Amino acid sequence: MAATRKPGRPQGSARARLIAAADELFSRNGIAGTPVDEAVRHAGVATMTLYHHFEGKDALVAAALRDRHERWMRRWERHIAAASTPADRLLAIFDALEEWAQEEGAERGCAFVDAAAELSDHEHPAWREIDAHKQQLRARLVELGEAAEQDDPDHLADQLLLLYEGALSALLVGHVERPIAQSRELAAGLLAGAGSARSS
Amino acid sequence: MAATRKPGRPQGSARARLIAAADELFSRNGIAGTPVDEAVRHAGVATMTLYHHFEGKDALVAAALRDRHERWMRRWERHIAAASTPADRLLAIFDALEEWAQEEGAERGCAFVDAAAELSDHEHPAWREIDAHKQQLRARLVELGEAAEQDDPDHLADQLLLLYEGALSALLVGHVERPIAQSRELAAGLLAGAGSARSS
DNA sequence: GTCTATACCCCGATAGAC
DNA sequence: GTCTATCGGGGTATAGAC
Repeated sequence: MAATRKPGRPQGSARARLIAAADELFSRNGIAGTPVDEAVRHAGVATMTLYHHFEGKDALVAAALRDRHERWMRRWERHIAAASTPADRLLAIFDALEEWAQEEGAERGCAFVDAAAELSDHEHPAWREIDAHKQQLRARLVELGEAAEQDDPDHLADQLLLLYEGALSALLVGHVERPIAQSRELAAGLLAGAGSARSS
Repeated sequence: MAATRKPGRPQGSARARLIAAADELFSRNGIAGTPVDEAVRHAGVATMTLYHHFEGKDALVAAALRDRHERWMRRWERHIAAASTPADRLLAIFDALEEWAQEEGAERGCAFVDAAAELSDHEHPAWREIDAHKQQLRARLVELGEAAEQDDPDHLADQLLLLYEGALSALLVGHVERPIAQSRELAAGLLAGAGSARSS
């Protein structure tokens, strides 16, 4: 009886292809700039399949961001694991960024910032993913700061995030050369003079 | 014969009102998220007036960004002039940013980055303004660095830009508290240990 | 130069058969 | 679950009168 199933097509494959297509097109051409039909065609499914798996375009946008978040965290963790010192583990976020830029190209900056820029309505389901993403970046940086026995891990996480976001914005607008390397350099400087940058 | 002119309405007033309305609405609700009709209504003119003064929506977007650029530069120059030391003049960009955030609210981050995020097509006339804006920011920072007799004004300008962009991105996504103050603090640290951050 | 009305196109979402 | 055809809404731009 089970012989009639098509084993070469795992269940959820249409959904996964939709997410992959959406993630690529939304991040390359923008959300408003990408009609759902294009994502549907790119995924090789029918329009109705989209509405079977998602409530609508908004939900697809959110799902694509969530998927991107998970891929990014895996990549980052890989670089954290590959680093040999606590300080290098804190800087691993820039190594992950550099690798990502090499592989996928970074001229569109951060997909989460792009989505935030485009979706002024915070009720949009994508904002849940944007907030979650940035929150988790910060939380992981705080953990790494604590493991590295930094004076003020929260403050350090903020500083690293500012440099991280700065590099991504610079990639988008393209007015700074090698922004990732420069941000990493600045971050390394912070760790070298750890705790001394407090103003008062 | 000139008595029939309406002196209370300077020529270009309709155009100026359109630009002001467009600038506010585009930066608040996004470009794709703002129908031209809304800008037209907000400006209190007729739809056709828009197409008399601009080629279309794209040109209006570019004009609004250019206007915003000019207002920003005036604000920044005011803060540069008010600073008393060369180092403070380099940091004045953060003071201008702080003042701007207080006055206008900064939850939408940088209008130029938002536009860049939304307009993936670099042929869009707005990209001319985006490039010009970021280029002029950098050029002015280099000038200030030279006046402050910094070792490597170009490198310093890049670093300040990264911190500036980082603060603006953080304002948009809201995961860092007081991002402007924190970026300023980091920048001040750079100036204190001037030239020493070079890696090799 | 400015107004009203409208043409035209594109997009998100659905109906209904298979 | 998937397909084709289509509906309804909204957005840019224009026609033509004043």
